[in-house]
Amino acid sequence: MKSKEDLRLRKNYQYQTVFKYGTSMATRRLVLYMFANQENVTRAGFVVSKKVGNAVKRNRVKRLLKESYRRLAGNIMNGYDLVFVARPTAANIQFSQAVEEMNRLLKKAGLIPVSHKSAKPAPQEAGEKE
RNA sequence: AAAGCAGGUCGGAUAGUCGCGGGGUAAUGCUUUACUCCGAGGAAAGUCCGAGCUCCAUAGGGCAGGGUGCUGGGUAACGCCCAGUGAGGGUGACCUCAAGGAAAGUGCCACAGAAAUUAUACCGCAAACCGGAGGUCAGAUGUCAGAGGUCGGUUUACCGGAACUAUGUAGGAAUCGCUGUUUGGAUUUUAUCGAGACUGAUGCUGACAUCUGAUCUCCGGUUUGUAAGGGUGAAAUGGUGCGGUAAGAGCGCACCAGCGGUCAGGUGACUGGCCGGCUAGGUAAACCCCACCUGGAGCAAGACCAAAUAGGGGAGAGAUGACGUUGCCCGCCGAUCUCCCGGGUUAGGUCGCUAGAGGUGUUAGGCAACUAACAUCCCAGAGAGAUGACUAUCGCCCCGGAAGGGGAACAGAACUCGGCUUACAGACCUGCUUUGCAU
Repeated sequence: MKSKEDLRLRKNYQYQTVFKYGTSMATRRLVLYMFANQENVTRAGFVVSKKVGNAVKRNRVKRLLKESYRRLAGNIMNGYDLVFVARPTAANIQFSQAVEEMNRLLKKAGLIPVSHKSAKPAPQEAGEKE
């Protein structure tokens, strides 16, 4: 579907727009850039710089971020372009840590409603605990 | 069994759930859905070589530049691989080598060292001469002391003498002291005397002084010979031994190394034998010489399509236009319009893009690298860039008594191959070596 394609930022100009005009906030391992895209969908992109490590480590961090985003995507409000940037401290992050940290970051940004939070992440948290 | 050498293989497994990229089939219909299949490595890495492929350039040849450098083979090609040769290392299995030419020329050889290439002589060694000092030996003379011989006195003792104690003295000693002539002749004495070839005892010891000579040592100097030896140095003008020499030296000889020639073996690098002359420093990852190879850029190469935009060329049409003309036709110019062509740009798309100098197996050839034939298999193809997450069980390692807990390297395809290099927890297999133990 078109909606699936639109979930990802694909082009360099899209990233440049978010970086240039968007607002940012950060946690210890992640940085989030967000930009209201005037559309009805929310798209995400992921950036892992060379400071994080070699190609293997960067690949792993990016995949973990993508998987985390996939878990959380249903709760996120529409209408934003998001760019998650991994900081060098994220080099050896675990998957459960990635999910938790991204969740905190999105709540901090106000993209996840507080009411929804208790409803949907519940199974994921249960899974993490197990 | 331990230590080691060489080569090779692997790089957790299985199941389930959710998710991602691609191919195929079907449906829907031009974008999705369903099913199914596939989906990182031995180095995918570094991008160091060599190729394919693409575009550009290019008649041929040469120069310059770059690369390679023992031999033979393999290969599409290579700076790679295999088999050898040589040199070096290791007890050994085995390992390492940028391994053409220094007798074409030029350059360099720091420091140290006497000296680093037209070397030459600092020390040393040796010869000759000169000067000085010292030792030893011998001789001569003198003095002194002792000892001894001899002679005399003499009972041994003892006393005394002598140019005594040596270029043969004392002593002994064959033998000789004659012949002729004259004076008349003979004998004896002189003679415990003289000469005497020859022989020959003791012939000594110590001290001192002077002189002479020889020799040795040391010091200094001059001249000459020498390259054996010499704190050095990466490297010292072949090495070792014997002879030789004043001392030495390929000065001579033997062996070794090196050089040249020749013969034999080998495709060849090279090896072995014989002969010869008798010495030639190192450095070519310094220039250089020789032999061979060599156009450039790279998949963001490059090809095609689409849309938009600025605008070039060509063709046609062409006003109530300008010029020629009094005017018209006509000629020429020409705003504008239509079509065509080539080119450029890009948050577009498609191709290039994965069936290949491919993998596996068998057979044949080859010591091997590798090659050939046959059979069989299809094994990633993205584009902010898929190959992931979670759970369970088993296997491995560590901690722990157990329960249990923790850990698992180096590392991610980007046009494709052949190599090289570098990184890598651990596990396994094969062959071999050395040492120890047992039989």
